[in-house]
Amino acid sequence: MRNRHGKRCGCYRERHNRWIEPSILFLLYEGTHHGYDLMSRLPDLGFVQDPVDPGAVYRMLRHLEDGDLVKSQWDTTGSGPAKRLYTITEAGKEHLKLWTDALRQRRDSLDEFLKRMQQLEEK
Amino acid sequence: MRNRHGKRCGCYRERHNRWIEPSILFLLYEGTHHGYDLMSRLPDLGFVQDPVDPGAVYRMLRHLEDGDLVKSQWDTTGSGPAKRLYTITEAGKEHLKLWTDALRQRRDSLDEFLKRMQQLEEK
DNA sequence: ATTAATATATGTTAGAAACATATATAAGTT
DNA sequence: AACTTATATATGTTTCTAACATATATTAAT
Repeated sequence: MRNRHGKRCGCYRERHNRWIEPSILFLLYEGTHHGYDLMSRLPDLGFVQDPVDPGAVYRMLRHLEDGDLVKSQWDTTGSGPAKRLYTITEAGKEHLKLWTDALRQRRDSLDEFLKRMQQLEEK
Repeated sequence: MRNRHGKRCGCYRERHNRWIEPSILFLLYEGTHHGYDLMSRLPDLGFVQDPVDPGAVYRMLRHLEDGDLVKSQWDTTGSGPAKRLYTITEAGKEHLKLWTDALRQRRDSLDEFLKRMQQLEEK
């Protein structure tokens, strides 16, 4: 949707706030993955628009590694080009826990908002 | 939290995506308000950090008016400086409905994520 | 007279998402 | 052998949103 000045509104285009960070941490909590692999798994997590922007994934992985929340090592075995295998660290697991708490709050306030909206509609 | 390069992470600092738009539309759906009044009611909606940034509120009101989702008129009656009274339009109501659907989806995917997280923790 | 509360508004910076493109290896196809 | 597609990682640029800062005017309270 655009307003009358032609400016994009974006309004009801659904988008989670910083979804990619908890999503990647979650997938790495489940097991070791490399970036390209994460890209294919992210849409399955419900959080994301398809197709996934590779730039977002690789940059987030770098960011997480800078913060010692994940670590990586090159994997030259197997077929295809070399992959960088990522593993979550202890700090990363704690961080995911913080994220989870935040997302729980987020869900609760959404719930509250939706309830109030429904009450209003019923009048 | 900052990473080792001193860059702000922001990571688990909870924040809703574009919360202010549906929140304001919701409050105006309930009844007519002016900006300063909305500012005081927003924290109550759970969506927001306190205190509210006036800039965000007044700019969003302008934006909504540009898109004909709300309309305003000056109110010089009553005490204090003149207020601009905002009313939601029919288009605004429809728009709020779209937002509500989006927020419902948002809540559902959060629910799904939290469930999967819990399952993983129980192992 | 001075300060605080009410009310609206704009400027500027920083952060995040979206969009675009670059590069390299390997596997499959004709 | 040449060409195309899939795998894999990476960076550059633009747009959008949030955060932070400041300006201005009116009225109420001390």
